[in-house]
Amino acid sequence: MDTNKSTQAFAALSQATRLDVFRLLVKAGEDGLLAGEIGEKLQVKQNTMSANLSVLLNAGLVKNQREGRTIRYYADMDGVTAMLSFLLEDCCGGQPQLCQPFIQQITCSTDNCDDA
Amino acid sequence: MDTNKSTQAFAALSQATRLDVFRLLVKAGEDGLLAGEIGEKLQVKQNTMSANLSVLLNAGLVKNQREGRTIRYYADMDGVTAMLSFLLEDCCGGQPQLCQPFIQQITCSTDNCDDA
DNA sequence: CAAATATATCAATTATTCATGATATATGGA
DNA sequence: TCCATATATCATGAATAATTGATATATTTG
Repeated sequence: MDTNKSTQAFAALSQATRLDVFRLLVKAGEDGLLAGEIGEKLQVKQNTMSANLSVLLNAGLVKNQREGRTIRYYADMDGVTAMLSFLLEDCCGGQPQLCQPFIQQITCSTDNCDDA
Repeated sequence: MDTNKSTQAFAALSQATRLDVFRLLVKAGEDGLLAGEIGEKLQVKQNTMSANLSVLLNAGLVKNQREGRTIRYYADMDGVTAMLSFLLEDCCGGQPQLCQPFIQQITCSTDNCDDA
């Protein structure tokens, strides 16, 4: 991961529709969502959604897989990891306790997760 | 945190200079850096840097504090936490094991951090 | 192969963002 | 108060990105 790739990922999340898409895919988890389903849920025109999905794809934040006539999209957690590792590089280095509360909160934002 | 505030934060990190600034401030930790120091390190013109720092400030990703004639900037980890909590909301909900490797890697990107 | 469905690409317009020269504001010191 | 230093704001031109109608491609079905 370098600066260019990282800014590309942040740029992909810097637009409301794309952020909404990504969050939907995070919630969808392994099941993912069909391109059409996403467009329908978010009420976005077909070609606009296609362009936005393409931006997320190029940024490495989502993956996709063709299923017959449809295409299923998934959040790509490896991409997110790479982006955030770069962003927070050496955060722990100097003063680990500074990052601790941050890590605690981020690791699980819902209550139904016991093992994180 | 809502979609607007969150996209604003991602947009702030979607430009090379600002991403560099934020990463510097993450590394600087509690010591922070003076506005002038940042501009010098990154070889960016004074007014350009000022505008960029302002974007990061408005996005809630950095804090600052006047020290006489100079102004010291710090990474605001609470802002990052809010942004990422929103992004990854309900990630753990469905399939915790999906997020586990992600969390592991992100919690510490250097080796000299034993307690995270 | 023709029609239907799902998604992607193209072209053009509009809107946003960036960097910068010039200038303004704030603070400290003589 | 006057000057120097540090940072912020303003105005503008150049580059980028977003949306959309029209159209193209890919897949399935008849």
